[in-house]
Amino acid sequence: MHRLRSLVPSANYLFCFEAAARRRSFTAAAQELNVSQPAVSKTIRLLEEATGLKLFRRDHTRLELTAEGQRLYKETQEAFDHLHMVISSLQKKHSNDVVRVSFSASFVQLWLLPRLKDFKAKHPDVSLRIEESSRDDQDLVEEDIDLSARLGNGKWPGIHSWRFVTEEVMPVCSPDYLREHGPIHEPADLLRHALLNFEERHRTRLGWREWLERHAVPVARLKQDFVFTDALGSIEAAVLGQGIALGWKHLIHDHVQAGRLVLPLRESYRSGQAVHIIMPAQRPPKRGAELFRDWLIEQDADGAA
Amino acid sequence: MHRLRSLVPSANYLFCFEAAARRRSFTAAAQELNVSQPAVSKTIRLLEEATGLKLFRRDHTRLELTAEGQRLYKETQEAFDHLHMVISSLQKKHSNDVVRVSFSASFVQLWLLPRLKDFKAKHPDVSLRIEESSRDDQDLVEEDIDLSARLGNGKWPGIHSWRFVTEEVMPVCSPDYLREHGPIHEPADLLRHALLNFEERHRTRLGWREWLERHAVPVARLKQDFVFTDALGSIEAAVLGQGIALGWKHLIHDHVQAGRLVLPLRESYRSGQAVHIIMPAQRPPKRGAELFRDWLIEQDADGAA
DNA sequence: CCTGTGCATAATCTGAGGTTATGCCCCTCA
DNA sequence: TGAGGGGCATAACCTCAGATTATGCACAGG
Repeated sequence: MHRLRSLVPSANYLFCFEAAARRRSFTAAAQELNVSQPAVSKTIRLLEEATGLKLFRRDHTRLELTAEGQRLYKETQEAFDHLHMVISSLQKKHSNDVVRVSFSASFVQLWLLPRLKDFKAKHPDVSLRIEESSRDDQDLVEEDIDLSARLGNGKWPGIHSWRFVTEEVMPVCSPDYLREHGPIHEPADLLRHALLNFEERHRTRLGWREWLERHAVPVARLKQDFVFTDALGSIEAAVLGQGIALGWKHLIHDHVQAGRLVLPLRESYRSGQAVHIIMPAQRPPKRGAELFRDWLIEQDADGAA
Repeated sequence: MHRLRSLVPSANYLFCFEAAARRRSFTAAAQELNVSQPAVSKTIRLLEEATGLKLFRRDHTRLELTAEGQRLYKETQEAFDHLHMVISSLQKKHSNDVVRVSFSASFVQLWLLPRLKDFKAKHPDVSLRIEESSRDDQDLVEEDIDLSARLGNGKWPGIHSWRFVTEEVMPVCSPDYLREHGPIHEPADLLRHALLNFEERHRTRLGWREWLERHAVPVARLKQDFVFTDALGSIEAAVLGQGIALGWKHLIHDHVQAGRLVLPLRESYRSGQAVHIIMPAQRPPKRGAELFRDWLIEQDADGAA
């Protein structure tokens, strides 16, 4: 127990004292503190008894600080101002620390950017540094990443994870393409179309061959009209009417909603995996990162589909 | 309300935090604060929630301060240390300002207390420590007494003195006693009455024998019905109708005014001495002592009689 | 004189902060 | 490996420090 407590049994007495001293009125202090005047009267009396110091001179129409009261008021105010400054600056530092987040380019462009305005509105103090990455095996601590997304079962050592969206993949194309080259009745029909694919250097994603085989379409030789280096490329090419791409449910959501892309078939493929929000377990999360994580989860990407 | 309160709803949270941070253990802090461990756990959690800062890292066998926690601990400790120092120094100064006065019990009870309210009203900032003493030969410096009263000629080495009231002594009794046992016509009649006397161990005061001899009443054998240990006792017995006491003019003044005591004879005895206010000459007087001395003189005890 | 203001006091109330019981996770030791 | 101990977290419940309401007193001002 700090020795101050032996002199001031409740530090809250000092809150009350500071208000009364500043306002030079127990009644005004009571209003400010949202308590009754007798509560202030009693608290000040308790403080005076505890310290043995007479802090106020009470005249019936005037309240004045004694010399001791003035000294204590000045010092209390300075101590409180200082503590307020310290906590505020710690908070500011904490919340204004740049939150480093890392996602695939497709996620950033197709999902996050269209929604980021909402996050900024809700948390104007949080700064995000958004990095695009083409890898899933990042060491979050080593690369100083506060938050990322990863496809999988959510069980990774040294990682905290939160399920974000189920992996569901389906063919997509532009309405114009479908009008010109359709209709498409079954998955096997896709073999007669320009299929847009992508291959990433550091990451394997479900491609046309696997998708077709999972829909009982035997693939002897697959003609690859275009091969892009990421999902973003193939999806944007689809939007431009250059063929049919494989689209991840959450990534194509906005294009479909806007009518820029349509689903030529009902069929889709669910891998049983999900995209998870991940954060490093080895250190306390930045406040901003927590806020961003919570906001991501709130978006309910599964429910939105 | 100070803005700190918006960040820390109860300043007592900081008492708890400081102890936990210093001890690096909620359990040890709880013991120190005389509360239970869950109380500390909850309080720290409340503080963390209120500030939005994670102050401790909890491992199951270790408790560590975060960087924020360390900063806040350091600043809180300094603020508390400073406030403790301020209050302590104010207290020390205050105790230096306490005026220590020493009077006989009869003077305190019969003269000072009925009038003290007036002094407090005029000098609310002056604190008196009133001691009752049965000696006239106190060493003011050694006994740390700022002001006292002494019967004599006012000439004592190392002492500043101010004449307070002439010594004048007269018989007093209650109105009932006089009605029942009176009338008394001359001093010699007193020998037929119950005379109340007192003897103090360390101080000689004029008694019945001397009073009677100074009024030409030969005293062969003096019957002492009651002997008290101070003037207060004999005067209060007179008020209760148990006999006739010798009363000092200033001490009986209020009883006579109130009709609780009467003067059965016109005769009184003036010793030529006076009660003096005395203060030590060896050190400068406290302001409060001067104010009290001035107030005592203002009462004009001689004029009031 | 009357009315309004503001601090003090007493009786009573209540919710912030405490308790008790328990759980979980670690570590140590036999 | 299992038992026991230590320490923080949580939930249900408790209680008294600090709050309220009602009233009194002393002033100031009209």
